Amino acid sequence: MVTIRLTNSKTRKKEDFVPIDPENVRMYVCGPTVYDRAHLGNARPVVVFDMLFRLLRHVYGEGHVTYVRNFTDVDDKINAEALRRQKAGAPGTLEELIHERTEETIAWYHADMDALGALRPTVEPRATEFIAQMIAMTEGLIASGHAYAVEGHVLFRVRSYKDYGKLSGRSVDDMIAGARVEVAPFKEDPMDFVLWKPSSGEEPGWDSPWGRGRPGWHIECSAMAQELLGESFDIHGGGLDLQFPHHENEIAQSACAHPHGDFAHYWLHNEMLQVEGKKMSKSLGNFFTVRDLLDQGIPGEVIRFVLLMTHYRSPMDWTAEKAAEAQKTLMKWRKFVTGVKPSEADHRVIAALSDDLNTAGAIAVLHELAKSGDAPSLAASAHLLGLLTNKLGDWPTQDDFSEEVRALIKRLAQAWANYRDQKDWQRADQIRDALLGLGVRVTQKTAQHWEVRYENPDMISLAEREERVAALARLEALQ
RNA sequence: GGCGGGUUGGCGGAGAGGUUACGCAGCGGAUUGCAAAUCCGUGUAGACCGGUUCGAUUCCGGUACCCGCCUCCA
Repeated sequence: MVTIRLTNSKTRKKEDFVPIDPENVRMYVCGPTVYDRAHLGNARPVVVFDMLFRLLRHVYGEGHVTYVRNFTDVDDKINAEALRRQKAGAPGTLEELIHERTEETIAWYHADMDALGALRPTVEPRATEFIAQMIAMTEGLIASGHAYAVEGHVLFRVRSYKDYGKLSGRSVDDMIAGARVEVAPFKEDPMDFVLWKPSSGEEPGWDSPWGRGRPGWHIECSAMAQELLGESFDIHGGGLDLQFPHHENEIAQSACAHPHGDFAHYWLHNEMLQVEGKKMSKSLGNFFTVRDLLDQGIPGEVIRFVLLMTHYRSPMDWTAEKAAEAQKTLMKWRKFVTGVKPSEADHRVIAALSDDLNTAGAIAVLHELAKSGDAPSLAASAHLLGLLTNKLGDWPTQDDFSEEVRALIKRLAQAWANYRDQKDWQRADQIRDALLGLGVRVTQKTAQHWEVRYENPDMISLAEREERVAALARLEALQ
């Protein structure tokens, strides 16, 4: 069996991956807070850990991997949006509007991540479905002296856990020195963090021993991981920005609540994404969602490919140039594997992926397979990366055109062939270029036989396409 | 201020203590009415300084620059 090696943030070393139970390899990844569309930065961990999920399934068998990714559906931004809608006159109670908002955001998330070729995790728990477990865990922490209730809040006593800061490499004293936050007066220690907090009338809340309130963010993941994967499991993943404080707090809570478990054995963190060299932010104006890109006509597979071009532990930059390069490569490969029956994934691809998810290295092997003409292995290897699959079929094809437009294209292609036969290069080229603008390439195979190919050279949007079809019709009228 | 990551050829981007990464672009050629597509060939590197070594882009130390986290943004 292939040995997977992973860089464990806990030890800062690349280690052989040894599962607790090869029959059931268990992984938890922090999912989104469902208050709005996922942006491109959200997509990176999704694709990275989808890649790991696929590799684990390949090595241990499809039925032997449990992948949990949560939805955080308790959040101030969700409440704010629901409240805004209510004030704008939307019908229903605030709770119903909150539910509506999370439902719609989860549906968007699924649609967008499906478009990137990410497999759905085995379980996608919602925080609101595990409130009872969070309360129970919080009660346990109070009972064991690791937490305390004050003024409707429950706080975790950071000083009660000696290994606090180990994952992120910080000491509690350093953290206090650098703290820039105002400290709530009821905290015993500035570093203590919230396990439970009170809810006001218009906020969602659940009854608890400490009054009506809602859970803190960190306890959500601890409770759900424990409930669904057990006190000890194999892998915990997430973005590097979550390493502190979120993951640090998760470890502290879980270790104290379940002293016999050891929580996650391997911690994996993906580096952050940038856009054209800058951090993506609304103020810089370089902020966009996955849906924005899809709407621009960039196939989800292209986005996936770009995300896989860079190793997950390196910062990566999204640029239009990269997207164009990825698109070109995928178009070439797709043409090459059309109608080919996939064979086996190349061992070098598996070796690269097993070496701490070296997706860039795996892609290099894909290039070599394409160059050497091994289409069946290219197809199978690409499938392992979640590429060149039938599911990722959001590429333009002739089916995207209506019956009339297809007929129009056919007539123009015939006209092009005729002009060529007459050696009327000017008129032939005019038609050829107009068709090309629509992603349709006419090629001369022999003097008598010509063929039409549908491609997407510029990743044109639907609106643009309409305009170009109209231009074609005008061109035909001129013939 | 504290902690962490990065710096490879025009661009993207890996591995490896000594042998061609790979891709894109470029250049030359084949093909073509011209292009496109395709095919063949090809140049260009390792931020800086020092150390270890027969030999370092690869290991160690330092410097510079960039980035992230420390604020419930993945």
